[in-house]
Amino acid sequence: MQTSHEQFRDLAWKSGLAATHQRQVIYEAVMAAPGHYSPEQIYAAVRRQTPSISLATIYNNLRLFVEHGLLREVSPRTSTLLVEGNLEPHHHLVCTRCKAVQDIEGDFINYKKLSRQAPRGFDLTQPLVEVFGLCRRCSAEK
Amino acid sequence: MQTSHEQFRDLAWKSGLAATHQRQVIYEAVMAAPGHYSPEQIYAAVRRQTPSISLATIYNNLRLFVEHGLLREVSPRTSTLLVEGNLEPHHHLVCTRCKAVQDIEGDFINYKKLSRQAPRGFDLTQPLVEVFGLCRRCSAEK
DNA sequence: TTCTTGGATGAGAATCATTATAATCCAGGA
DNA sequence: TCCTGGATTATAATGATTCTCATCCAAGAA
Repeated sequence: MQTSHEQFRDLAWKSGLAATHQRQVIYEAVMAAPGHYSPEQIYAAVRRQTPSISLATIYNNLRLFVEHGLLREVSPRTSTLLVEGNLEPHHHLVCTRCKAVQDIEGDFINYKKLSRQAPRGFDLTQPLVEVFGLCRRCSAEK
Repeated sequence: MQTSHEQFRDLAWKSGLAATHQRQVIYEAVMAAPGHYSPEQIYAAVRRQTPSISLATIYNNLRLFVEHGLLREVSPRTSTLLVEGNLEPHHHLVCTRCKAVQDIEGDFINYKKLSRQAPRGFDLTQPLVEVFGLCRRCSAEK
């Protein structure tokens, strides 16, 4: 059985990333337990083992890990607030790379299955969804 | 037929909001054409008619309009980046009010219908979705 | 093993979006 | 028309994230 150090070195090598000590501990902090973590949370956890680490290093490497598919961004966020006047129920297609948002029509959600899976008390009246993918330009550039 | 001014005064009255000149022009700027608009874009458009308006007023009123259902927020955004190590395809349930994110299992997407609706060139390999609603706590507080 | 070098890191400044503050201002009821 | 509480303005403050640049180190070469 591989140690977690070896696992990371392996992944880093496959992604063409240098296996630095900082990257190791950041990666292990995220993988230690399932969950959604913010840069500040990871910073706090990692500093216990590596007090000299910089917050900028956390940000740099999280971005790198997400780009290389070692981690997933929980909720691809546009840089600014966006509002729309179209109140008709409709969905959005979001490019995970450039964050562009376009409307998408159509009924592709099985509401019965969805509400069966939702936790008790979660209000799904008018469930709107965002579908993630790569827009034409970004998928061409890749 | 109602003028757009009358339409807004009507909506404002129904929502219990004072119908100020600023609110009028902000609302009309968003409704002028279908699309997704940022506060800065709206600010730029509105300043042409009302040069003295403040950016803070744009932000205040967009938030107010969204809260009262006159406008919709395109993409409810968490305040900070969140990453996860779980790379298995799974979806997220997001509270539009407090922005809390939880995992949701299950296969409630009709991928065939979805890809039929997506524009040409949009890469939907591994389509992940976020479903919006109100978490138990927020739907109780409402 | 040591050497070399380009990429990685650390500290803090800078930037960007958004919110808070406090002094006017005005919509709408009396 | 007059009052009053909420709305607006200008600007400062905040919080998240990125940038800058001097220093450091991982990893291939010798």
